Formats: sequence, structure tokens, C-alpha cells
Amino acid sequence: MKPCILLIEDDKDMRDLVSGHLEHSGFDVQRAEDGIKGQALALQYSPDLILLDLMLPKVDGLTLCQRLRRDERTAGIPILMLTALGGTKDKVTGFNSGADDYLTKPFDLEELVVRVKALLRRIDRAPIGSSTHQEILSYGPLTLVPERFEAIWFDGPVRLTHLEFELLHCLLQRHGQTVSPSLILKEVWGYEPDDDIETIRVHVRHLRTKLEPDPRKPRFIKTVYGAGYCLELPTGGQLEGLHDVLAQARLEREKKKEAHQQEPASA
Amino acid sequence: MKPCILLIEDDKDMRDLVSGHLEHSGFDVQRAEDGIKGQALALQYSPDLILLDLMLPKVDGLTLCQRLRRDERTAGIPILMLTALGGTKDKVTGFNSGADDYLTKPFDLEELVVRVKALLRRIDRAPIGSSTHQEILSYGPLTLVPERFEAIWFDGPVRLTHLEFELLHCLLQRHGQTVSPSLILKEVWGYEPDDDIETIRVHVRHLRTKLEPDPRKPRFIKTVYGAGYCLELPTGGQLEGLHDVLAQARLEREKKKEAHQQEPASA
DNA sequence: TCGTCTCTTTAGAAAGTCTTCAGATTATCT
DNA sequence: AGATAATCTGAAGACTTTCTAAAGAGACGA
Repeated sequence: MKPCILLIEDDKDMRDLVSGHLEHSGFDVQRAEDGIKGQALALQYSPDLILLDLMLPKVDGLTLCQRLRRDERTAGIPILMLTALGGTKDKVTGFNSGADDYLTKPFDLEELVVRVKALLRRIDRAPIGSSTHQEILSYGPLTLVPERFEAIWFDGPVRLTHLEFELLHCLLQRHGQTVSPSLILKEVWGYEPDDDIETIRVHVRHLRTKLEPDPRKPRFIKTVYGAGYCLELPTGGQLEGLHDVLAQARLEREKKKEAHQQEPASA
Repeated sequence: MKPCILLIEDDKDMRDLVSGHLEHSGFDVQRAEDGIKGQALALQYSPDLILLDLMLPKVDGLTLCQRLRRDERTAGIPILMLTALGGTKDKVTGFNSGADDYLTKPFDLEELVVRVKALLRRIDRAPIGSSTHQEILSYGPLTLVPERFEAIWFDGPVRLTHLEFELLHCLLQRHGQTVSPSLILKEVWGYEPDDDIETIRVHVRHLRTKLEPDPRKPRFIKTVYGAGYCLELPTGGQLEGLHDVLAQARLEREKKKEAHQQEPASA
């Protein structure tokens, strides 16, 4: 039976070229043109190997790679990253996010096939995924500083309480995915019971007042009705203009705070 | 115990040929030479599967198919349509009237047996659904994101409620087939009773307002009168031009929504 | 002991979701 | 064409989940 390969690549020409060559080399190829479809098809087909472009619409390659690694249904599937960028930095990031191999565009099609076969062979021998859980501490405009229980958010430090930090950390590990209250309870609070969801809500609200420009209409910490919360962080071009919005919101908040502090004094 | 198959076919030679082969393959076969006798025997024997010719005296195959689907005593019996016509149009009509599969004359007798077995298997495990549930999450322009109860529809995310998501998921698993209300109830709502079809209708409507360009003339979520609903997703070349239609419809919907939100303010 | 900080709890308001119903519309059968 | 049954429509009501704000409980250092 032919090995099944999932190719996730936005450029159509590239997709046709690569998939054509792979099929000619005796592989079964499924195609996806963006990160979300890629993830869906990975679950749907459980391919033997995933070819993943770094630059993708919807969900970029790095994020998708991390998600696939985190989901136990796809964690064992070897991932070969493709990218147009040849910088060492990207290479390192790529490997850190859990990719098993790496290929820089433009690459030789024959070399691709060689690497694919090598990966399939290697994984075949070591069926247990050796890739370890890589803690995410920085993503987009957010960086967590565990020593200080602090978040660097759009170039400014934000002080967090212990629980707020753990909660944000929990969401960051799964950014883009909805995290259920029970999982949050298990991971942050350490217990299983089913109630006590109220407490989570309050802390989510605190996080929102500290991070969101308008806590009433959250842009980043979204709630999925009946399911949980979901951290959606912008990357790349989506960041444009957000700095200003955040800076302004921060100013307004400080104003309010000052007013609040003066009221009791004057009253 | 042998599975029982009802063969409704007017041509005697064909009837003998097919029934002989099926009996040789281990099935119990009942024969009928016209629509009326076919309907009577379907009620009398409650066969496990019905082979239905399209061209029949008295009552034609399409009509009979619809009748069988509407009668709850026979609604659950899988129907395999046989026809001399090979046109796509007939194919669509066939599926729309509630058939589960389709075979064009002249067909290979072996292939018929394969399809019959496949149908019996599929229907057999539908109520249980435990074996190899190969989940379909992406097809054509539709991708389901279970994480967020979201559908990616023609390059745009659409937020769905829990039930809407499950309903769409249920239809997607059987795209191209007509899904009966009772099956939907069983799969989405989890109960057996025969009433409560109204609720399904409302949720179908919600799905249509969210996905269809013109909910009044559904192109994708079609209703099969007396039988159920059927998801018909375009693939490949059929997608051309649809992006624009969808984008425009989405714009208009947002306009309406804005107008709706402003009304109460001005009034 | 007090004040401060953090976390939890509570209660009412708001928003979102699901079901139900009556009347209009449409499809099918005779 | 007329009668019958199935489906659609719009909106109202019941219900659930989430938000908001504020008060109470513990911990800890001054």
C-alpha cells in the first residue's frame, strides 16, 4: 500500500509540481492550500508524512506544526518543513516547533523524494515520537517571563498574578485552539471536579482588562460559547496598527486608574 | 441469516440474471416487476435493501423511491437505483429522490454485489457507528473546525452554534446522500422518537442563512421532499465564480445586520 | 493588628442558544 | 385544478451560559 503524504502549500504551481513528482515516485498525495484545511485533512487522513510550507494563509506553518505535535492523534506524524527563507534563525525556529526535517526553496525535487523516503524509514524504525513538548513562551506580540510572572505585551511589560500567569500560559500553549474549562482547571488549578467555572471567568476577565484594548469586546482572548476560551494572537502583517491601538488603550486605562485613586482622597 | 434483497425490475431477463447472481452470492431475493407490486412487497418483507429500476410500469422508480422514503416503515431501507440512463442530470435526480447509491446499465454483476455489500455494511453500522469512523472534516469549499464550532466556507470563517455544527457535520459525513430526519435526530440530538422534526427544520434554516447566498433558494443544503436533507458541495471546476457570489452575499448580509443594529438606536 | 494583595464566591444583568407555534408557502397526489 | 401533506418563515418564550461588579476569605509583611 502506498504511503500517504499530506502536502500543505499555498502556491498552486508549487503544489502541482511537488505533488505530481511525489505521485510519480509512488506516493499517495493529499493537498491543502492553507493551514486550517491542512489541519483538518491531517486529522481526516492520518497521513504517513506531512510536507508543510512555512508561509501559509489562515494559520502559518509554525503554528500548525506546533498544533499537530500537541494533538496526540497527529503527534506521531513526521513533518518536513518547506520554506523560501534560508536564514539560520528560521531554521532554528522550524526545528524548535517540532519539525523533523527542513528543506529550503528552491530545492531539488529528487532531493525532496530522498528526504521523504529517509524520514519514512526513520520513523518506521522509531515509532514512538521522540519529539518533546516544547514550551511556548513567546508568540507574536506576547512573551511570557516566568521568573517575574510578567508578560511582555506589544513592547510593554504587564504584571500578572500567579494564577493569571498560569492561565495565560495555559492558553498560549494552545493558541488558536479552544481550551475547555475542565482542561484549564486541571492544568492551572490542578483539580478535576466539574464545577468552579466561575473562578476561571473572573480570572479571564482580569486578563482581559490587562491585555485587551476593550475588555468588553475581546479581540485576543475570545470566548467560545459552550466550549471554553481561545487565545488568538496576530502574527506578521496583522500586527500593523495594533501597536497604536494598544498604546492608546493603555493610556486611557492609566487615566482611569488615576481618577479612581484621587476620588477616595477627595471624597 | 441471509440478508434479504428486494429487486424491482420490469425486464424479466434482467430480473433473472440479477437475482440469480445475488442468490449465488448468498442473498435472499424477492422479485417484483412493477412499482405497485414493489411497494407492496417492500412493506410485506421489510427487506434489508432494495434494488430499484428507474424505468418501471405502473409507478416509476423515482416516485416509488420517494414514497418508500416517506413511509416510516420503509424509510430506513437503503435503496440502490438501477438505470439505463447515464446522464449526470438523472444521477442528481436519483440521489435527490432519496436513493443511497446509483448504478448505470449495463453494469458488471460483480460490481453490483460489491456495492450491495458496501451499502449493507454502511447502513448496518450507521446506528452504532463505532467502526473506523473515518471523519470527513473537509470537502470542497467546506472545512469544519471542531475546536471552535466553526466552518471555513469559501475562504471565510463562519461561526456556528453547537447544534448547527453537529448538524452540518452529520450532513457532511453523507454529502450527496439524503439524510432522513430520524437519522439526524439520532445522530445530532441523540434520541429516537419520531416527532420533533420542526426543530431540525429551524436549525437547517439557520445553517442556510449562514451559508447560502440566497437562503430561499438553497444551492448546497437541499431539501428532499418527504425524505430529508442533502448536502451538495461543488468540487473542482464547479467552484469557478462561486467565490464572488458568496463574497457578495456576505457583504449584503453584513449591510443588513448593520442596518438592523442601527434601527433600535434611531427608533 | 492593620492594610494590601490575591483569590474565591455571590447575585443580578446581559447575551446567546434552543424550542415551539401559527400562518404562509410550496410540493405532491388525485 | 383542488385537496392534502410537507416545508418554510418569523417571532416569541424558556432556558443556559457568560459577564459584570462588588463583597468576603486568606495569606503575608510592615
